[in-house]
Amino acid sequence: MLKFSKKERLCSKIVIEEVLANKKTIYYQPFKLMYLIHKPVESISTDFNSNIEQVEEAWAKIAIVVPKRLFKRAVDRNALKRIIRESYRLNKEILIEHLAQHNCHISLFLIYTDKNKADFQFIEPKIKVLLQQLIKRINFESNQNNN
RNA sequence: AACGCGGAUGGGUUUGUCGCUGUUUUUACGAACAGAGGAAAGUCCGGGCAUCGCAGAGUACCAUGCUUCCUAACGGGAAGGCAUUUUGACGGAGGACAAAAUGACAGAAAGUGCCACAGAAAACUACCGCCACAAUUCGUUGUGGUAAGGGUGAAAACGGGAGGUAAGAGCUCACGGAUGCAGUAGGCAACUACUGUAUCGGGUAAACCUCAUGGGAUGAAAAGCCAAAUAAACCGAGGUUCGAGGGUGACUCGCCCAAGCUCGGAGGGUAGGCCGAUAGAGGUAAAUGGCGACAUUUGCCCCAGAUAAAUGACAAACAUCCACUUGUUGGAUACAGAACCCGGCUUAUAAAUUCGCGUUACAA
Repeated sequence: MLKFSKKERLCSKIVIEEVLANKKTIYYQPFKLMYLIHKPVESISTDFNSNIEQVEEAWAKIAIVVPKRLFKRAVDRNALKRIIRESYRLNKEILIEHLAQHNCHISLFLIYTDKNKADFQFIEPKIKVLLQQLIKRINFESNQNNN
């Protein structure tokens, strides 16, 4: 599944504020990744409507940000966002499989922090590494919760 | 021909794999079709649309400023007038003609202010000079007159000539120039030409100001609809007292109004969703009218609609240009991304094409 539909985007202002307030962050080269792991769904709630919503919910939701402060022109920002989104789309499968194993949802807030422009050949390997680091963190935190 | 400067046109094409947004279709998987710009930008003007207010008057504030026309409207555009500059051709020169570019292009004769440096003085001006008178130690000194001459400056009291005078001065005269007013002729008008008459007042209004004309505020995060949560905050009618306070988004005058109470109504509204919101002052072709901006008629076309915000990524081929080590070579392909919608303005823009100007070289 290499799709990337709207369900996988982080749109809600409230959730974004929660992610920013959570302050769990991974720094890696040109990126700053903030994330919030939602607790795994254990019991099926009695409310039928909310249950359906949770089933349809995507495992990972992401918001990609390129600050206006670093890139003044809208064309540059759009181009970078597209490249980053494409890299994420092609490599997110590992992450989603992992999340499905652990039965938890995650919200991601990815910020590009470099002043220089970059192309696909530069971005893609960085995203791969970043996702591997994220998976390690998820393992660590879920173990802590179990203990 | 090359280079430079300034304008106009222009804004690469195709295939494959994996995706994104919308519409249509399908039970579903999926499929088909469409998917950034000339500036989408700056947010500088003008509208549409919507809400609030609507009781007005005056002042203030802001904008505009040759004329006529175009337009939904404009501070935009078209045509014209005038001024300045440049170029060309005519001429001994004055001059006047043509073309192009530029112009916040109403008023400086209502008032106030300002005019660097230099200069005596930047607007009730006398430094040198010239002239008269007085004094004199005969070197000059003082008082007054004088804008013809010198010097300064971007600019020095209309120009140079004659008369005149103590010396001079539009003081007078002829010629010429400028400005106001009146008339005649042409033009819709700005204005132009001529005649008469009065005057000779330096510049600056992108200094205050004066005059004329126009201007309600807000802005899609507006407004409307549905509606978990939450709260009793809401609306309509009646009605008493007070005139404190509030509203009429600057001020003054003027005008209007509350709460408690009674009766009636069942809504209000956050997250979220829908709508606004994409068929329009729309494109395009032809004909007709007009110098033109543009208008009218007819035919054809439907051409993004996202919302933490789609329109992409990768691979390859071609096209155009540049470089050299000339080949299965290496580079380059601008400015820039819709956010309610239109009309403008301004700014950015590679290659290529094209127009104008300048420089250089060659030929005749």
